[in-house]
Amino acid sequence: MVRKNYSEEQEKMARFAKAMGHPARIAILQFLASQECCFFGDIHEELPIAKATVSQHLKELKEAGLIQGEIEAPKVRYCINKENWKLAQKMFADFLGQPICKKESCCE
Amino acid sequence: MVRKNYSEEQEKMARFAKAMGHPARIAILQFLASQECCFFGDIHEELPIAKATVSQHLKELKEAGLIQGEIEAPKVRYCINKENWKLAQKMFADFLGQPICKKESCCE
DNA sequence: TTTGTTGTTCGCAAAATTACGAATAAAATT
DNA sequence: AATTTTATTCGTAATTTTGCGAACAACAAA
Repeated sequence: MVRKNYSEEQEKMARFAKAMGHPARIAILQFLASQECCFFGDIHEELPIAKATVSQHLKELKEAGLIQGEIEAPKVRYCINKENWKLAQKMFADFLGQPICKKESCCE
Repeated sequence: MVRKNYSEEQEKMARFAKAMGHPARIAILQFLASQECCFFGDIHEELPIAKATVSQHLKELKEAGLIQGEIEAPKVRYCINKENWKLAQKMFADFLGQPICKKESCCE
């Protein structure tokens, strides 16, 4: 068994994907992408979960780099992190768009 | 707090993303996408983890619909599930490609 | 300064994930 | 029939995730 580590690329893909791996976080991203202004409360209103849980999901998305938040006391404004969003867009497009084996002998 | 459920679309996105949310599974998908033939042993060789763990990851990818396996005794051939792969491609492209708020007042 | 609003953090519990070696299953080979 | 090859399943442990209410922090408003 070849003890090969995962590449940075693979780790990064997985990081993005994991952050998107919960319906609440997909909903948050979708909402943020569609909103001009995006306070915590607005996001909480959209979701069927407690605010503590919303806060947790936001933290994960922030740590994955997909969103950013800034305090606008006493509120907090959340937004898509556009730079990383674009990066994710490219990475997923490249990953899922790579040519798949077309041989008849394989997997029909 | 509006007790709104997540949409089928959101659940499906999250399901795909979650399946891709581990570097081992990213590596598996990458390997499968690049190979004509893809037996369990070949995949195991590529990864720094025990076969039981590989088997588990393959099971998750299969259950998420991203891959398929068929027995070719005593081996098992694994392949990308092309139909769902395409679906994922479209869903991620649509999701990450959706227009993001461009207002100056928002998130600069 | 007291009160109210807004979110985060804490503490906890339940469930899911990740990982491994051992045991097992299934079929080909000897 | 016994053995070998190949991969899954079992049993277990450690860690992470998900979720909640309560407590807390930070600042605005009265």
